[in-house]
Amino acid sequence: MEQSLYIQLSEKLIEKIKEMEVGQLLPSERKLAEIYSVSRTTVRLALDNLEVRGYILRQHGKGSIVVDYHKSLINLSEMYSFTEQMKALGQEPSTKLISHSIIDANDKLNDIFLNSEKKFIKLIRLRSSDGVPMMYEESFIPFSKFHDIKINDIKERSLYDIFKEDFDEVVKLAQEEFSADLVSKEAAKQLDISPDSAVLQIYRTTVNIKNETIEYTESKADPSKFSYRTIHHNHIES
Amino acid sequence: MEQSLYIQLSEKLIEKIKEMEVGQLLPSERKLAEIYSVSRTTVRLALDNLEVRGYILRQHGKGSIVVDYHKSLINLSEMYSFTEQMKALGQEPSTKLISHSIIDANDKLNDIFLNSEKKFIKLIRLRSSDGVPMMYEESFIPFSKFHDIKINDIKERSLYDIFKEDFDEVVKLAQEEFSADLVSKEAAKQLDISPDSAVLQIYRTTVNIKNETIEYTESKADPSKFSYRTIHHNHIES
DNA sequence: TAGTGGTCTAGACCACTCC
DNA sequence: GAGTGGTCTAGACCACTAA
Repeated sequence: MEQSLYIQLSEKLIEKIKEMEVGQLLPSERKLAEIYSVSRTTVRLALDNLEVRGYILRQHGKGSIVVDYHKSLINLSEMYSFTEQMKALGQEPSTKLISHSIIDANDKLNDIFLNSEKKFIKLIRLRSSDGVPMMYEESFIPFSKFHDIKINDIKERSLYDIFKEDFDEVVKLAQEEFSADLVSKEAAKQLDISPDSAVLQIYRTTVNIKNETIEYTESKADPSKFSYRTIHHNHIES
Repeated sequence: MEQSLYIQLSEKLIEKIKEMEVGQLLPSERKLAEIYSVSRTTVRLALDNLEVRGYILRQHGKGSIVVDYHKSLINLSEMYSFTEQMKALGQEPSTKLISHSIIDANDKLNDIFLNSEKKFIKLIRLRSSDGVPMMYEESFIPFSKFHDIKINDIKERSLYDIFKEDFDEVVKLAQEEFSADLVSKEAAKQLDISPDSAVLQIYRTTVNIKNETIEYTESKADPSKFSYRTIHHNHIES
């Protein structure tokens, strides 16, 4: 399957950006169009992509500036995969599967999955980075779609890799909600923190390209080891 | 100052969307181009805008589907203004200015503002919605830029409105970091919560169109009253 | 197969930055 | 004034959805 030109171009440009200093300018859009033999529209699509992913900032009349947001701890729009996040930070992610079970739908899950599923696979996992426990996660995925999932794989591969490679389920978007809470007893034990600590509470719903919900996860993160960074662009009339 | 066509179009479409049911389809891109007498490119720019703002989802071969993410409690990329957020939710935001002072730069602020400022205005505010305290905020803005700010205005108007209207400083992007912590004594008192509660900790850095940092704010939010929702689109090769 | 969104082209003019 | 990104046009073909 051939990638679109602008995605190919954005990947090429990322390689180039990685060799550049923060603050440097990319060649102008017209130059890039010439260099890569594509139209300026295609160049702009590629640069749009790099901008939302936090690699560059564009400034009217000036150029496209390399920034280092993309190196930031937990990057923006790009990521909702713990595994990918940690790899990007040069750390070694690992996952311990604490338990897995098949459960019936309840009101909460019916709400999230729009009553479309009767049974779910429930996974409780501990996510660590370089051996340090960072997040305690409870995930729910529809049994009907994923009953063939290999439980042993969950320890080795990212859930999104498994979705994509084994089930051809491509993630289109994820919605996340952030809150805070005191840690639960079980999570405190697993995260190895004091039972009266605060944790960052994350609720994530993942949607495939057909707009079906394919995953719901509740995470508790140790705030001293994990925080979440995001960039908001101003899309409104200004 | 005339707005671009695609922004005007996106505003018109938002009005239309608000009268539509969730799940309905907008007219096709080609139809919209015809109806509003613009090119399809312009229509697509407008729809891109609506998509990142969470008003629609587009599906290849199908159409642009109205969704209700934009109604969600605290919306995605669009918002980093408490005032605007609350108004969008139909609630009445209010701000109590607890203290204001002028302080010297310190290591932390130098880091954030890249050593560009010597003095800062420090504002401590309590943000409420319909009279209920929700967030305790400490903000730092460069004295050199904003020394003429009218302190009384801060109670009445959003900081971003003041930036824009009185200082012609338009926000281009904001970077936010989320964490969790136990509440501080002072914040517990102001938020009227138990002193051993957990709070959602938010660190926000705001950048203008010249890529200068114009604000740094640390917020503590009562997680039972305030949570933060965001959407990640998948921009990666898929 | 008809209609939709996704990608791409070639070209134009505007608004901004910097010299 | 020269060069940059921002907006906009008219048109083409591809890939996907649904009947």
